Amino acid sequence: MSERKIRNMEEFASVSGISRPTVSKYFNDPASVRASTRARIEAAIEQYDYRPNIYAMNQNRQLTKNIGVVVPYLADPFFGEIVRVIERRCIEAGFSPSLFSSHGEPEQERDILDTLRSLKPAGVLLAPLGRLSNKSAIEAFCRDVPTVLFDSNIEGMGEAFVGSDNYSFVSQTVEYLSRTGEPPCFFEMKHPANPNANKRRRAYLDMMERLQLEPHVMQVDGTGWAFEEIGRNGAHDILSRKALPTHTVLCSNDRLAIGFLSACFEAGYKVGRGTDHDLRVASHDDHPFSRYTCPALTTAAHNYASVSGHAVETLFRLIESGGRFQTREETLFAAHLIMRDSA
Amino acid sequence: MSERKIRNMEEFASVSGISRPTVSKYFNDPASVRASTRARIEAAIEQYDYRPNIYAMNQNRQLTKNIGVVVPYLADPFFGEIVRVIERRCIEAGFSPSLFSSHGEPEQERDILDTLRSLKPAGVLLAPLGRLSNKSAIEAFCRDVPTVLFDSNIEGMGEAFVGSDNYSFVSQTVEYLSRTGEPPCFFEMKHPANPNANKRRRAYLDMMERLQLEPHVMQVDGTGWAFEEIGRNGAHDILSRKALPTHTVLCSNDRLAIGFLSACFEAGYKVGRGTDHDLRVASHDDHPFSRYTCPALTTAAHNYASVSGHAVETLFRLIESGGRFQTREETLFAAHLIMRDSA
DNA sequence: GAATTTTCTTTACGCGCGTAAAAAATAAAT
DNA sequence: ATTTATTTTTTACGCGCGTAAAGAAAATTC
Repeated sequence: MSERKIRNMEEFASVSGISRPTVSKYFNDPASVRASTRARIEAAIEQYDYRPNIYAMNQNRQLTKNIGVVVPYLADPFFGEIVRVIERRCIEAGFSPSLFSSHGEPEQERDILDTLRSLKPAGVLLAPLGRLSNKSAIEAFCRDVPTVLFDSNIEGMGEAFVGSDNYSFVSQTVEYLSRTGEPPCFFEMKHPANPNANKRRRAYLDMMERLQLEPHVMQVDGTGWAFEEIGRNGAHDILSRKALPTHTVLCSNDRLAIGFLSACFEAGYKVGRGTDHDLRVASHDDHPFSRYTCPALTTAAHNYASVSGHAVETLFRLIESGGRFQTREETLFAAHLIMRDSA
Repeated sequence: MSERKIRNMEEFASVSGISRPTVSKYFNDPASVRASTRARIEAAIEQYDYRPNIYAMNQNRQLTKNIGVVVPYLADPFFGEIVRVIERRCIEAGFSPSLFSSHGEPEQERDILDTLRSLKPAGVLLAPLGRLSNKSAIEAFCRDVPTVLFDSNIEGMGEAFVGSDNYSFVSQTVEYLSRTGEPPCFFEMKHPANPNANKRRRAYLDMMERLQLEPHVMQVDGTGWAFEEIGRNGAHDILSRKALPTHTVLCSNDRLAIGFLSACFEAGYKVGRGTDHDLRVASHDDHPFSRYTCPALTTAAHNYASVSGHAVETLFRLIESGGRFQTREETLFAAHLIMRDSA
């Protein structure tokens, strides 16, 4: 396949028999050259395995083909899955995605935005930490770089937000639980990092009121992103104090529920919906691990594919529109109930 | 903090009162300029918020300050955790880590190596897919780029390997299980993607022979990285056929065990070490979720901190040594047993 | 086959920074 | 205060590619 080593575009142009400006044009958009020219260039690429120097390509260019993808916590498989879909679609569209995780730390998130700025990306898909995010840093960043928020909304920031409709999650789980048995109490962190948590609590209260049922919100201590641990500790505390107001528990998210179920098991509570069970537990997110809990978790699922797909498409439109939308777009996808054994 | 916008290093040099070559020297190594000069530059950075153009910095440089980090599957929180530690240490050492996930696909892995090559990284930390990896592509890559393998070893590739000692995992779990009850059978995938799996099976057979016990290896079908699903399906199959040769099961890794435990629960088998339990299950890895299984999983833990720490340090030494070691280094860290409730 | 449109070639400049060499300035040592 | 060692400045070139402009070549239209 190779003959001699090509050092730069000049050399490549000469061996491929095409002028350098045309070759340059090709690499910026293969469709911008005539089909016969494209074929000759691609044959030469195949033969000499040449790739333009990405640093030289980008240094004299205002807008690169890079796309930044930022998630709050990569050790959460939920984001692992989303990232996979996003990465693939970016590559298919001819962009180079760069992946970053804030690892739950606001300073990290800030540093990432700084790094991202110097990468001069064409656009950024940002899932912010939420409550702990440095709002002004994000706001300043969004002014400079075309940004689409996803997963967690921060009012007014970025040109668009794509996520799931928290009300849709909670209304379905509350409706289902109330219809099939005792209405649920709501289990959550006292100071949730993620703004979705607040929306879910409000949706719970709203739904209970609408159904003319008495709401019970249980808030457990704990900060950070070790939700399972927080859920487990909180559940142990509540169970040992026999402080559970109902025998049906709706957790704010699956990771809390995973901890909750673990505590139930350890404390000897049988979870499930038969008469021989002590309590029912349901949750939201359809976390990749939620079907392996014991019992398998009944939960409301994100429309993963739609959220990640639409986030990417929105960013592409944004880039094509020159980085600005007339009005900020907000797209929320509905959840769907996944019936398993826990409730 | 800001006054006027600095466009390039020339301007920055003039406003900071230092010549451009000295400023350039500073950015390549702050310690290489006199303390008083450094202070003046840093004051100016603070004041004008200037950052050199990374593309211009790197285009005319053989060796950048980039470090590539490649993991096989990012939706596995195990790698999420490792990545976090690695990223932080790279940044502390003044490098810019770029994160990539093969998402379980060999073509992805290959593409990542291509991308990485054009990033001209100072070094790469690569956790290969394993059996499915394109060996020749990795070999060619390692010839061009200083590379340290971690997690999965591929014989002879890269300048070093840092990982865990699979024998240490298995010897401890087998010893413990045999000492405290019925000796274990071994539960694994028939065609594991990861080479560690083969080492663990051999270690199991070896240990059983050494203890003069009869080994039983159960291999379940399934390909890909959905280990929990594979473990669950395999367990359901074995349990329904009552084909379990012993009442003590040692899973090759925690993700299989998570699926196994899920199946046990669903099939009504009580897992644990009391007399009122049906079987014991143990495993290897100390996956972040393994303490939230029901019951919590007894497992042999990686020395996460040592593996990721030593991998990074080895890469730094490799970079300082000019990208080559006289002989390929292999460092294996011992596991330690984590006693929980499942065995 | 001539006129028109599209595509390519030639020429040339600039991007922001690395880096080399020689001269100048500063600090440290005697 | 002088010598010596270290650091900085000045000057200058090059990296690999983007890109603009004008003319040449090729494809398309009539």
